[in-house]
Amino acid sequence: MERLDPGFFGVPTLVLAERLLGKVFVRSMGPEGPLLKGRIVETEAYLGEEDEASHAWRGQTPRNRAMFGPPGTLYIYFTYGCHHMANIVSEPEGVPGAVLLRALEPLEGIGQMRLNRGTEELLALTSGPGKLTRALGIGPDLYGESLFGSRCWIEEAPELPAEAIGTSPRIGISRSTELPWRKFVAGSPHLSKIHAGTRGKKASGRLQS
DNA sequence: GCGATGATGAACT
DNA sequence: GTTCATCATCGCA
Repeated sequence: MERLDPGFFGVPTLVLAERLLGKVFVRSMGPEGPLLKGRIVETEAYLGEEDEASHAWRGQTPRNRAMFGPPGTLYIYFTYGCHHMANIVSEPEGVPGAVLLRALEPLEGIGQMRLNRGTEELLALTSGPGKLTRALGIGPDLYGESLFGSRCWIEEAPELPAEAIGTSPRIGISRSTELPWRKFVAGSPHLSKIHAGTRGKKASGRLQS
């Protein structure tokens, strides 16, 4: 599979949020380490202006400076005392904007992801923004990391048909909650908001009896 | 099965 | 001191 180039990312944030769906996020744990891959099934757009939920809403700060950087870099931040979030910077350099990765479908390196997460449940490995960063070993050291280097990148995948893409308000925010800027692959069992319905059948084999 | 709540750290006012 | 773009666990049904 071919890696996506900078031109793919330097577009309006809402466009990028949709274009990323179906693409494959790849995390390399080093020359000797495993390759961790996941298909992007859920994203959220965070713009600079006119978006009170965005970290860049009030202008640039030391924390959010990556959102103003070149498209195709990672904006990582720590929140709620225990979770890292992974965002992909969009827009031309100098214009703030980023797409939050909310959920992946594990494809490769699943054994390592289970170790990182401390659970066997496949549907719980990367079905949430805090979960996927732990599963892929994404931390502060990747702040500002380019997606065109050797530690992480995104691989091309066939474009999704428009009818496969769902839209809804964003999750877990308290401002600008009416904006429908969450995008997801409709019907995927790996989405983050499956708190309704069969939330994993507690499989017969629980880890560590 | 379900909703409520505590954990826990850093940026920002 | 307050606010979080969250998760896992606890208590109750």
